[in-house]
Amino acid sequence: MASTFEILAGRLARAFDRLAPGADPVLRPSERADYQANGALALAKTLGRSAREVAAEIADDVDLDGVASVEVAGPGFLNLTLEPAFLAERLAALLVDDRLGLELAPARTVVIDYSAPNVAKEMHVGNLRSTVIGDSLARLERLVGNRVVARNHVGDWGTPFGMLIEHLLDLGEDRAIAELSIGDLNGFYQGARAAFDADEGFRERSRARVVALQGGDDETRRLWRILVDLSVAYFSEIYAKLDVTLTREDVVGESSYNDALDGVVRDLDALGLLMESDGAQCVFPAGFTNRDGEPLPLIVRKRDEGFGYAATDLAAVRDRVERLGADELLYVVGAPQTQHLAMVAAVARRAGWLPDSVRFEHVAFGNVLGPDRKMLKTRSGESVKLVALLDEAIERADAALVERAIDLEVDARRELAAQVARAAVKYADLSTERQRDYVFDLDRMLAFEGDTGPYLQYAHARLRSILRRAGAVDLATATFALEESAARDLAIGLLGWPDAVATTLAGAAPHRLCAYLLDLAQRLTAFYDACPVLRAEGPVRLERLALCDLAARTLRLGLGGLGIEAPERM
RNA sequence: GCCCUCGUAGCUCAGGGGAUAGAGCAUUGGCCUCCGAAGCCAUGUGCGCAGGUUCGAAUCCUGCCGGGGGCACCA
Repeated sequence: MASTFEILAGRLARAFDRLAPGADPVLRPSERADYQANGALALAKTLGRSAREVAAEIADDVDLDGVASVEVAGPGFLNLTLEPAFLAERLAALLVDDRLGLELAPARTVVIDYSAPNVAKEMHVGNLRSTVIGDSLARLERLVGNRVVARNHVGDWGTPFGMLIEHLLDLGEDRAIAELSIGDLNGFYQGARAAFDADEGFRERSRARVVALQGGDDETRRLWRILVDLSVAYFSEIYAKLDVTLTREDVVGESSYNDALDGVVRDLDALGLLMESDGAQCVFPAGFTNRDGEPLPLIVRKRDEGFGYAATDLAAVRDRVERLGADELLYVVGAPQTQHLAMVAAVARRAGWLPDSVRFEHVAFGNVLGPDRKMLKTRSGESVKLVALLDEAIERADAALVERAIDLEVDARRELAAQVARAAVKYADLSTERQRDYVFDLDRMLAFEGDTGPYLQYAHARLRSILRRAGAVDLATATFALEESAARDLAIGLLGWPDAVATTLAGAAPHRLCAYLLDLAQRLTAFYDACPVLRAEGPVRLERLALCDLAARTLRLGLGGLGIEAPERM
């Protein structure tokens, strides 16, 4: 089913085409009507005619019978108002559509690189955004029918592992395992770091251990595997706590590409792209310069013959395109990596590993700030543990539920508190334009009013409550007269769902979906403020119940796309 | 020094070249014998500055100012 927007755009495009082939109708949602088309103004200029005249001609010519009425307004806008019969028909179709008008796209393979915590390091707020944004995009891509391959590119390789393995040995395997198993990754890492900083002998052993690790020494690899496995198990606990869809199968860490790194260097060399510079093997993609204005290298092999992370990233691109058959590569990675990823993409394109037909997008995001507007840290200056943050959110949500005297058993209340806390934290992260920094403020995000996750959950739960009270009703027989403006406004909002998803995915911008859902919730509360549902009778009652049902399902599906649960009651 | 990014109401933020720039919070004032008031309605001297492109600029371009980030072997 084409969306309402698409239907209008299609009809208008044909009329514009007849006047000037290829002219854009510039269709937009409107404050003054349901939609407005602004294309006549631009067209008038190129045709050398008055805009109102052009608009009038299009209004006259366009075939919108049974869809919308059109009128010329202002200097040459076309205001479109959907016909009641059309609205009624669309809503009736949505009633029997689980996807609420969302079309299944021809399936594309979308590889989404997100979360990517470091082995033997605590997950902190810095990992939060990548995880939450990436998971939302993954859910939305699945929702529109794409094949999603999630890649959790964990940091499981590199020089720190010499130090970490030596520390594991110093502690004794059993004790190290015990420490890591209870999730004290920070303690373990800091212990290793302290030994490394204080003890020259330890440093020597660490360096030797890195060599052994890279050389494939069996015992060293076994010890390394312990660190990786325990960390991944811990990450899984956090993902469960966050209700994130990442699984162990999605963990494809840096080390996974080790065997492909030689090939990356060899093939770049064979393509004539590789240059030696200061002893390092580099590619110099066009358009990148350093602070002296000289060409900037992407270092694939370091002077010490170790591989740089550029080599790993290039190997990953090849794997994702060639083996996984990716049509899109999304990297949900912080903004500081912008230049690096741009260089990786440029080199991959040059090398022919990344065809123009494959979309490569850096889904960059800003920092999480503390109340002082600086990077969020604990009082002692350390990064904040994600788990501590979540636990506090859960406690506060639970306290709020207790205060509201929710009639629930303790276990059910605790589970609800967790759902509300997740909604609060995720929504706060997703609802601002992702490139911006945002201030982490539990009080604001947990407020059950205004622009928050819990408020949207509440809007849904309230609808469910009404529908429960209504009992068994055959909604499919509902008809939509939409006599009250509040009901009509809600209907228009419901029809915007497919477009909200489309614009969200086009920009990898979950905040657009957040804005849509908040707008819908506001239409909703205005609606049942003006239109009593259960006290109405006959067809009007049925119509209103059907609108409630559609709104509830849209909220549930939309929140689901954000990775937020929609409890039945709260 | 170069590059990227952000700068919108008291605060937190939307704004896909179009009409009178919008929400939420906060403020003030109205609404509950009525489906969940976690709500509704009302309430405002705001686009960092200066140019430019355009019929039309918060949006595109240039230059400044301010915050953040990046600019060769840590990943």
